[in-house]
Amino acid sequence: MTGARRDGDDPRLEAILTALCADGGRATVQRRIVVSALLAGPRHVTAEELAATVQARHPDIATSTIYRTLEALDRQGVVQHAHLGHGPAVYHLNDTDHLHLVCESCGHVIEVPGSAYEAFARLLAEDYGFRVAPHHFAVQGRCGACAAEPGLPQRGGAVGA
Amino acid sequence: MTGARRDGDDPRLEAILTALCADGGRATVQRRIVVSALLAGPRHVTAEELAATVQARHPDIATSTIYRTLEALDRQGVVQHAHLGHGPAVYHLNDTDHLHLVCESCGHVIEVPGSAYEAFARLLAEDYGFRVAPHHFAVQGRCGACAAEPGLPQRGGAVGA
DNA sequence: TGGCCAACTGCGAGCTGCATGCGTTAGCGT
DNA sequence: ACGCTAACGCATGCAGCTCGCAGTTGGCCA
Repeated sequence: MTGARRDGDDPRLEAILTALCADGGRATVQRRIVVSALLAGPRHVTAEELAATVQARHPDIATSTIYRTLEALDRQGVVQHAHLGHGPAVYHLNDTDHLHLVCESCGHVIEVPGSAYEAFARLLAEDYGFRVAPHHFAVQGRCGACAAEPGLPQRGGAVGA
Repeated sequence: MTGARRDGDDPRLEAILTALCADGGRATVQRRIVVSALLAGPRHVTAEELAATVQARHPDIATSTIYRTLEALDRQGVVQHAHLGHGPAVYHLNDTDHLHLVCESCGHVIEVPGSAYEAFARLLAEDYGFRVAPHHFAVQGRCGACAAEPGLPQRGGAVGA
């Protein structure tokens, strides 16, 4: 897997480290490792998953360092985190404008391009003066597969349709 | 103010207790007190706030009872809970179809009628087969007052895209 | 090239928010 | 009134972070 690759392969790594340094921050070896794992891993990871990935090869990196690095990355706008339902927060790179559809039933996360909610965001801005923050915009519901199952019925004032 | 009122004032109380009993549940004095506090209190409360309200007058009611009562109410569809951002979950009566706009800056929660996102929900259903669950539908962003402040700028894509 | 200083790290304790097991209490149908 | 059992109170436990502290280290400036 990534074992044979050097960390410096991904050009995004240097860009991110530069962004971290831009505000008086420092590019430490630990941060380099954490960011590399973030770039190499799946699209959405929890802090715990990232910690497990990092610590598998670098057991000397503390979990709190992972959290603090993610916090720093979040502050710089490099990554975003969202609280999808009940579990821990998930982090992902802030490279595309999209929102998350989270299936309550199977936990699957569908990414939807930002254009999908453009009209909705505009409506909220015009009628309520509310500016939607796309990061953090997680919509709960049921994906197509789970909605088809006869499991649990839809509750509450289901949105027309 | 509520001190002089009897708990039985609100007709909704009996309806909710009946709903609780409908499924083999029981209408205990504790549940009566918890539901009364829920009806008398503000629109959105955390479990902790509700526990504080209840225990102010009934210190012998355990916190776990509050949680279990809220869970039972949630199961019956009487209340809904949503995770608005980082804090604890908030509970509210399931009486109107609405979604929550949560201001990241000041924490204010704006309620928006369900009709506002009907078109958006339909789009998600048609294009992605995703059925939005209105409860849990919390949109993060900045309210009009906070958006006007020169605080933090809106962030966008940062990584090399 | 060396020194300085603050940012950062690791460790670990602690905190919040909630879940759960257990023995006891008390609704509620009969 | 009786008995079944849901619900209660208490205590404890767990996940997911957060924070304080002492030691380390990166990056800047002379």
